[in-house]
Amino acid sequence: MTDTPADTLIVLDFETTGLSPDQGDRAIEIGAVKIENGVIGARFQSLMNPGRRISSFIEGYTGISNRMLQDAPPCEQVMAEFAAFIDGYNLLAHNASFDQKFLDAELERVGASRRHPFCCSMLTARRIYQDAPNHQLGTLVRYKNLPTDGTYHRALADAEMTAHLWLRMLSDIEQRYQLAAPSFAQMQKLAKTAKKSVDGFMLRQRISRPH
DNA sequence: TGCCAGGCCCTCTTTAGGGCCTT
Repeated sequence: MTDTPADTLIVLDFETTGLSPDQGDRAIEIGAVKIENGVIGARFQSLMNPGRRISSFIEGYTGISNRMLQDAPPCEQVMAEFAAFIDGYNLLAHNASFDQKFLDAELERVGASRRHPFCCSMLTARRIYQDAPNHQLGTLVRYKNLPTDGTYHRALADAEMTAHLWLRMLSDIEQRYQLAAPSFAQMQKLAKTAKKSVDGFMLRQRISRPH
């Protein structure tokens, strides 16, 4: 599954009650967009009721209120639908370790497990955009002048911005290194390459690439 | 009462510390 083009995958983003499912935190919103051959297509978005009240900090941070969650379907129902949406696709998120642990925790609650490999747009951006002021999603959107409606910290909006960031990084890699259509596996390796070794790594990818 | 994550990555490192990034 990993040896596929990096321009076909699903970008996802969770809003949650806090930072750690190991501390009892739950998902409250999932947003995702499907990228097929470099084109953003199908979208998935849903609030989900975690079965408890969320803090005023999270209400302020996300704009998602306890009132909004009262009428939302339960996490279990949403995650079952989302599992079907992502089936068969590689996954991408900004700071993927965060979304990965919530995805795994919520899927486990519905008796499902994740087989899909993840890539991280934040780790990739740290390699490709070493001169950026920082590597927060919002900063990178402004840094690269990417499309946005000004909504931040909502799942679908963040997933869409991450999708645009990913496509821009693929485009910039193509221009900078003359490496067209890198694979998902190559991008995973890039994300783990030491910053100072990125240029050499990308050159080797170009030379060793099968034609 | 007081505490509250964790993986990644850099450096004045590796027998460690601290900033970044996500909610």
